[in-house]
Amino acid sequence: MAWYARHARDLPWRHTTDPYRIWISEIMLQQTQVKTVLPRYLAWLDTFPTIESLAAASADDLLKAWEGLGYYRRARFIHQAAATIMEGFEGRFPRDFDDIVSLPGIGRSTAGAIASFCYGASTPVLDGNVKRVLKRWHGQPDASDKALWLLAQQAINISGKPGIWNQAMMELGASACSAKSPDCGACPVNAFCASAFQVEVSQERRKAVPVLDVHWRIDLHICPIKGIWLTQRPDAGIWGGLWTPPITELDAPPVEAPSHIHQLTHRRLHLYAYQCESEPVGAGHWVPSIEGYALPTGIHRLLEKEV
DNA sequence: CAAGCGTGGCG
DNA sequence: TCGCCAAGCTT
Repeated sequence: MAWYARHARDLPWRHTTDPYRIWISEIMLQQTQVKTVLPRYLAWLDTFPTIESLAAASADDLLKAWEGLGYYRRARFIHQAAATIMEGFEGRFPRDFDDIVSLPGIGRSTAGAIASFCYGASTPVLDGNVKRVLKRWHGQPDASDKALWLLAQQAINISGKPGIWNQAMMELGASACSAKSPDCGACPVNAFCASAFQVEVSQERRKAVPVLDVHWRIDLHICPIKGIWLTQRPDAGIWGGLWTPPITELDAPPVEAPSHIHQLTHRRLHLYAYQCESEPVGAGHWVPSIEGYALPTGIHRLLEKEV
């Protein structure tokens, strides 16, 4: 914790204990790098300064503010949680861990962060950083999540300052105890660490995600008068809730080359743009401009090429 | 418990 | 160019 006091990065969400602001930062930071979140965080708070403003907005408004951040279900969970807070908690973010963790999109680790940062509760955080630090520190590269939660809880219990401890562990994992190039010489706990200065500090070897190729036809109905025809993706699945031109999954890759290839964690999307002359059919509507609609990055890139 | 879910950066 | 990785959660 003394090391953290000297080495903590100056991040906007470290200047507040307002649970709303901590909540938004924690959701944005799920599986997302600090660098990516930084330019988006204050902009979000500018657009939605309060929980009440979230509840008053539409899910589409939130998705637009989330555009480009990925894992779009997070934005819809925030919207649902805001409604729950307004209806079930009189508009005030809950203090009790069990209430916090019951909110959509908030799991045990995120709830632990909020409860400890905002209320000083003795609740551990167990994100990717903390897991890596604990595994190396205790020399247990194959420790189960259950074991790691126990270690994290024990440390919190004796830390005396749960919020600071959690922040310090995350900061350690993000700096000296980074995944790729740990710097044991710069680590404040190397004297106690089972892995310190080992020839090869344990590297987490996570299971490679198989990337499947999929082929999507993208029907571009573009009219100088009416604009472009957009449809909303179903809530479940890739780009859930976002707006796109009509998409049809192709059984086999067409002969021609894709207009654009967009890479996701588990899929490689081959996008084939078709300029359509016919009237669009099915659900959707003409919009004069895509401005104001939340479109996935892959569609933005495709449109930049094709329009 | 494993699968599904985005995007950008980096080596 | 490509694989890996980053403040996880829900089902």
